[in-house]
Amino acid sequence: MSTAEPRSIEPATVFAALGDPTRLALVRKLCDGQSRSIATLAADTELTRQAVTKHLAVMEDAGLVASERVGRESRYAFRPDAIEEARACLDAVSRQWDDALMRLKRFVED
Amino acid sequence: MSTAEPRSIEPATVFAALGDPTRLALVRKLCDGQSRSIATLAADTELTRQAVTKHLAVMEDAGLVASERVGRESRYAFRPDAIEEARACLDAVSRQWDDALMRLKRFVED
DNA sequence: CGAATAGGCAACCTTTTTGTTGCGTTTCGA
DNA sequence: TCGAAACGCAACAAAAAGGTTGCCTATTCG
Repeated sequence: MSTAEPRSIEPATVFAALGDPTRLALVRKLCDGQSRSIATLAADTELTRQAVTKHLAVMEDAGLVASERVGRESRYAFRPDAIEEARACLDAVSRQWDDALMRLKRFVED
Repeated sequence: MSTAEPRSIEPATVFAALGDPTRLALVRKLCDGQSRSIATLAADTELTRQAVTKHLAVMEDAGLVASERVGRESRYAFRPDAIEEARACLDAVSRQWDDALMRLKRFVED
């Protein structure tokens, strides 16, 4: 178990979860598909295990990762849905921007 | 003018700037290509002008927008580079994830 | 000119975030 | 069986974020 499940993936929540160097590093590590224990993840940082635990909780709330208790350790695994949600959001922004440029270009060429 | 210029666009900084509902809404509005004054942008929110000013400063630091003083007003315009940087970052994560799935599939089919 | 509009600056305040330490519980393994 | 490893929980503490208010300056326009 853990904190709360990501009811509906809010883009802003996902971005906020990604907006911290430590957490972004964790995502980059975990997206190789291998699940890891908290102690293992904490070993790569300067922080304490508890600090990493909190970061992982934030990430899980955002839907970026999922945790599973196996034996005496909690293993965290990457979850692609939240990232896809964020990508879709950025794509929409880029698309709107490109459309604006297109209209401008057409207007100028007229 | 404003605060600092975004010399190197750090992905985590961009994500952090996008990780607030108010700021994400501002990005979604401004990416239509039209620059707007602070008062205009603040009119669409529940917040005071000063609060919006602070949000815009965070966004400018992250490279999401650029400001220009024209007459008595400060006009803010969308800047696509930061978004592209963020997109590239998410693409890298997705790619790594897809590669992992690919390897797993090949391993299982073997 | 003089009022109204748009902002900048700074002081404050409250809430979150980020991180630590201490301690108790469960699990693994020699 | 017992010590070490891995966690969870809770209590703090410091710092950052998010917002407000007050006041002063610059511009615009009747």
